[in-house]
Amino acid sequence: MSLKICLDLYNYYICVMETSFTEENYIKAIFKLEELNQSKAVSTNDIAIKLSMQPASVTDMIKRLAEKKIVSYKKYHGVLLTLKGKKIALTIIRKHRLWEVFLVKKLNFKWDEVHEIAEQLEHINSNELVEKLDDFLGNPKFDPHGDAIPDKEGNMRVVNSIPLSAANKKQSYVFSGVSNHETKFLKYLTTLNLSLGNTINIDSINDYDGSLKIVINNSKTHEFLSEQVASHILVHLKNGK
Amino acid sequence: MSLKICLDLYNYYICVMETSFTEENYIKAIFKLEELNQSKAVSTNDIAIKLSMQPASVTDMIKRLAEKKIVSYKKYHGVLLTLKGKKIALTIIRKHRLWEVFLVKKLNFKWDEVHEIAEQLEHINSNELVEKLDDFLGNPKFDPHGDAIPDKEGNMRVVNSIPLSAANKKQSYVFSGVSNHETKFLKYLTTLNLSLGNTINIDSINDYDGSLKIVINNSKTHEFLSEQVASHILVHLKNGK
DNA sequence: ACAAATTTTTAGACTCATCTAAAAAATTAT
DNA sequence: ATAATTTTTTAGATGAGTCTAAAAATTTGT
Repeated sequence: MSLKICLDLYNYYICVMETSFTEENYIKAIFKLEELNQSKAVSTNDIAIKLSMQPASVTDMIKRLAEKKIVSYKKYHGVLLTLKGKKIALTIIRKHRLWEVFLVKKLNFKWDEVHEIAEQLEHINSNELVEKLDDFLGNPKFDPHGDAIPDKEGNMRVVNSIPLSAANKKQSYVFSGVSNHETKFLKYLTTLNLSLGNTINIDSINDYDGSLKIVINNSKTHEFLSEQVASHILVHLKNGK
Repeated sequence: MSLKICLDLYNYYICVMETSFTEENYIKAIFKLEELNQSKAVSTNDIAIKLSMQPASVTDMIKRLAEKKIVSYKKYHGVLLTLKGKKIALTIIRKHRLWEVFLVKKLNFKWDEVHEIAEQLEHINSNELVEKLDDFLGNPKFDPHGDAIPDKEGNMRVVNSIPLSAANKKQSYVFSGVSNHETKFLKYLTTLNLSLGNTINIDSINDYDGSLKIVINNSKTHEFLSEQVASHILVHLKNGK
């Protein structure tokens, strides 16, 4: 539904460029896969898996997106978003994360309940709406899961976080994000009484299985975390982000 | 996108009934045309005009909606929403109007700027979202144009308003709604400094063209309204709704 | 380096929502 | 009451987005 108007001054020709709900989902998927891939071309198969679709369908859509100059595509060699494609992706991510803030901060949703609703809201097309929502929320820089919110220009804060599983005993850390957004995982963290911004100290590391004993907010109680869980908890050093 | 789960207890059979964005627009259109028609069957043509579509396309969609028991349809004799159809219509209208309140009250949009955005937001599918939004807004009973907001069950306040063009000189009125939602019209009322809830007294009525001279909020100044404008301004008696 | 396995694309088909043109039914006007 | 007009439906076509099955290209393993 997103509408872009591009003026071709040479032809005095106005091309109204729209991206559908469906296209936007492909763009987002490609953006995320590029991130994982360190900007190497993304395969049709990976997109298909991410979107629970058949590879053949992906090939079709990729052709349409290439036509619209949203991705660059060489047969059998995967796709990369163009600059235009990246900008579209970032506006969708901006909207998604702003809506998540709205749902949690204003409507009192839990951090594990907002993803599906934000998946719908991210496709609402109105620049004024996004900017007014941003102001209403106080121009937040991070969403309820600690993910950075791109600004109007698509700039995002880079946070130097590491997984808690790679942290060491001597330091104090701040819980700043998660690398797993599944409801089950988020709910589990909630039962541990662990929320974004909490201080985490590692009491001990089990050499055998990598599990951790941690102290949250310097309390007197300990929590035990499996390595698997710790690997999805992102932290940064307490002093100096 | 709206999802309804209906349990057929006889068959132990779960049918998941979804209404698409497109279907929802038809349902809304039919609902509004039924209102205008005093619940007489709505013609395919009228729907086509309302939705800027060809009558043939409407016939097709009507058949699909009849299949889903959302409308009752007899060839060549128009359609009526079933109870199920009416319920869907009312939830869409509820969402539309709640979002309009949000946009005006929380995001500071003008009353003439919200319609298009609400047309998109009304299709977001999440009951929890609607109920939390409703609470966040303080369970408003009217939207920014004075239209009643249906409650969860689809009940709406009935307001006994009359067009200002049918009012008389002896009474004090309260401006309670509009019967024209066009941006141009709403902006015009704004330039007159006329907002919902204002007191209106009729100073004089021009017998020839039906135009009015009115006083807003007992101020010392007068405003002139054509009959055409007055006919779209809805009012009720000041004492007793 | 080449055969086997895997990935990607092509080809052809399907559904949804739309269209145009023509046929059928209902309404209206004489 | 029937002819003319209007409305509605049918029939056939189109485009977006998906599918399956088969063909083509690439990658992997020896």
